[in-house]
Amino acid sequence: MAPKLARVEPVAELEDSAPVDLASLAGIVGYPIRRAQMAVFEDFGRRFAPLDLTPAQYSTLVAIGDNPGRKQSDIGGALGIQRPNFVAMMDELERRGLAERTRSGADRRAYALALTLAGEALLLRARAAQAEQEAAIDRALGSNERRVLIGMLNRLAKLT
Amino acid sequence: MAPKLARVEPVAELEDSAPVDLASLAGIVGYPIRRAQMAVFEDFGRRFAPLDLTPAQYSTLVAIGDNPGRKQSDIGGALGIQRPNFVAMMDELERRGLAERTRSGADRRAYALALTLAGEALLLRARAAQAEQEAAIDRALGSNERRVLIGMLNRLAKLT
DNA sequence: TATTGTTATACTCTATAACTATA
DNA sequence: TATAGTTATAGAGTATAACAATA
Repeated sequence: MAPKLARVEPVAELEDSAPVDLASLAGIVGYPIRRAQMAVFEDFGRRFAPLDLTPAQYSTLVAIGDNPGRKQSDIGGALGIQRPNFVAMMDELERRGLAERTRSGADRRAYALALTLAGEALLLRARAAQAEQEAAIDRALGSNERRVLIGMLNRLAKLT
Repeated sequence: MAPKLARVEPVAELEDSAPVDLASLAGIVGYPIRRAQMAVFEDFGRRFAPLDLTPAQYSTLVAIGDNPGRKQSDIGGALGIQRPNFVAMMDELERRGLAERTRSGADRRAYALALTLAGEALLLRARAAQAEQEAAIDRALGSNERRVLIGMLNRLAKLT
């Protein structure tokens, strides 16, 4: 397919309401994946506002909840968060009484991470809010399509 | 499905190499869409390094090239870029001689945007680099699956 | 009074270098 | 010498308020 060539001369008169043509962006993966990610995160923000949790905080709570006792660098590394940035993340979760660091017996440099009871309780409510977002996506795409999408995205995440 | 409950007691001894279990994140849309978007943008960064174009700059050049003569607020608005931030974007593209602002005759507040000849030339090379990324995604997902993915992402972007 | 482009600014995310304490 | 956590910091990206010129 030949690339669409732009006209060199600006069009002098265009109706104000004429929509901007983004068709050549909508046809590649990179553009809609960015817009879709932003839309999903904005929807997340609205649903999680009562819980005061960002997507990164939610994923951290889930990772600790499913992997209690693991050290900071394991959890942060699995989530793709740089170690220095994950320190502030844990500081905040600990300040809010949702997670705690305890010195590892085996390696006294490391912290073993775990959720507090309050963290477990909040995570239960958060998982319910997350399930509602998935249900909304089900309604937008269809349940089977949502699962297909997740499979594609997980494969795409390994593009590197 | 009952939510997976985390064990309260940290596990004392774990092999160093045991992978962190992120299964409950991989099963929802919000997490893999973020990881996939980052992977696609990292791949973009490598492919576009010789052209010195970010994804936002590329999408701006495409939008101007396909819609010459439109004003800043139309192009920036269609791309979801805040007006103050789009000023710096245009400053840089103009500084590099890729695009230009000319005062609109109809409305002397507005600038009509257009690519320069150098901008057209760079955009041709950029579209070729973009086509290579799509081909790489084709190889990772399959050509038909890539089109299905794009359709789902465009629908998801309207979730708001 | 509203709109276009602009400036200034702030806040979040992310990335890197260098330190400390342990191993 | 290497690793876990930390501090400080810098750079993107994104958001809002307020201004001048024009409608």
